Amino acid sequence: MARRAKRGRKRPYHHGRLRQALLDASLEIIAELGVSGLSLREAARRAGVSHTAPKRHFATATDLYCAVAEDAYRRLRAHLLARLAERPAATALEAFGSLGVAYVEFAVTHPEHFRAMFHPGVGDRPASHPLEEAAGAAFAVLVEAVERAQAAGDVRSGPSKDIALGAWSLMHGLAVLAVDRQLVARGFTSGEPLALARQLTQLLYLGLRPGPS
Amino acid sequence: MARRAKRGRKRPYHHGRLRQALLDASLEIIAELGVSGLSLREAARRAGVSHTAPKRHFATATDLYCAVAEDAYRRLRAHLLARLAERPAATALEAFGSLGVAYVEFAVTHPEHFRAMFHPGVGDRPASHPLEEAAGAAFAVLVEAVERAQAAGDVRSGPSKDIALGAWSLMHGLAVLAVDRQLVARGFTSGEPLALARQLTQLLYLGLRPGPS
DNA sequence: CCTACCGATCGGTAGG
DNA sequence: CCTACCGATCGGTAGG
Repeated sequence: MARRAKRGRKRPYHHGRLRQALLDASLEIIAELGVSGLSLREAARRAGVSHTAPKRHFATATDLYCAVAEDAYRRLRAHLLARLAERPAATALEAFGSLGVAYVEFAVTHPEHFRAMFHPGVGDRPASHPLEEAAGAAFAVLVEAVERAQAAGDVRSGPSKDIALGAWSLMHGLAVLAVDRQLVARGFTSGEPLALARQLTQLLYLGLRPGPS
Repeated sequence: MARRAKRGRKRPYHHGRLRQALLDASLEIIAELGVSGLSLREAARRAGVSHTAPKRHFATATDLYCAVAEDAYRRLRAHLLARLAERPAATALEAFGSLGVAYVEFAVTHPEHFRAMFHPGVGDRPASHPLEEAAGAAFAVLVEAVERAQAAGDVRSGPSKDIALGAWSLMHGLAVLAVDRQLVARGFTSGEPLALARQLTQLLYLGLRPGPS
């Protein structure tokens, strides 16, 4: 305010643009240093603003990475829906299976988003928190796919949420192990998580199919 | 050295005892603050020594939590073997399934150990690292159980490591989701991870059983 | 949204 | 294994 003459200079992050710039910077940080390297100051630094500037958008560092995680859940949901829409002619069972592969695909192609979503402490917000709502919306995509597969007679009956949890656990486990490099450490040098995901889809098909057992 | 008169006072962590005291302190820290709260100084503080004392045992904070993780892998392996030995009369298939439940059981009863093992960056050591050897030994327990189940005709043939990975992914996914409170966040308030683990064992049994498909 | 400040914590070194 | 130090980083506040 003191020197209004400076008013004409370029201000890269006017208005609401800083928020997005901070989210972008956060992903960059997570990719380079991991979630533990994320701080308000570092994000501000990369966004080219002073370290107090983020305060108006994110009161604490936790708020920042919750926002990153929330955005990640929205992207995950969009990715899953896009994969479903890609092959609309597929059977309900194939659609269900493709969701699992798409989940792993998202994790390995966007490890920063994936790490943000499942960093310890992030999944501990009240249910009303936007982050939890975004997470719930993503999970709902899976539950609905299970119900369609059940309606088509491809998957055994029973609580759709419980069955969805089985599929989620399987693909989440694989995704986590892949992103944390546990797969290569255990000698899965073929290391193609997507191929493994497709393989595990068969386990789901057999394990969840209807009929006597 | 200056005041030898002090030599008679109690020195709680002589010789090799400091190392164990630091490991104990680390678990305490992880339980309270998470892995991100782990530092050489905080561990030293809780062990009652100066902040330079840990240096002789652990050069860096990474070395410290790698040691915690290595110890955790040994405990996990011992836990799995103990559960196997508990019911030696069980079929090879039941033994295999009980491993999955035991894995989740370990995770939820020792979340600090579990978090240490799978903290991002921990699973990134060279194969020669003791941590990786301990991790490999734990995974081997599962692979061997798969092979026994295959030999008994309870599980379909094929690379035992790939099949073990399926079981691992499934139970690891459930364990991670439980420990990170994702289960309760998704409305699994029944929230009994062990019951869910037993349920998912059925998915494994069906998905991995031999025969035409 | 910025420039000073502050107190706290961390890893690291010197020297004993 | 300890007591001083150090430089760096972080979150936070004052004041504009």
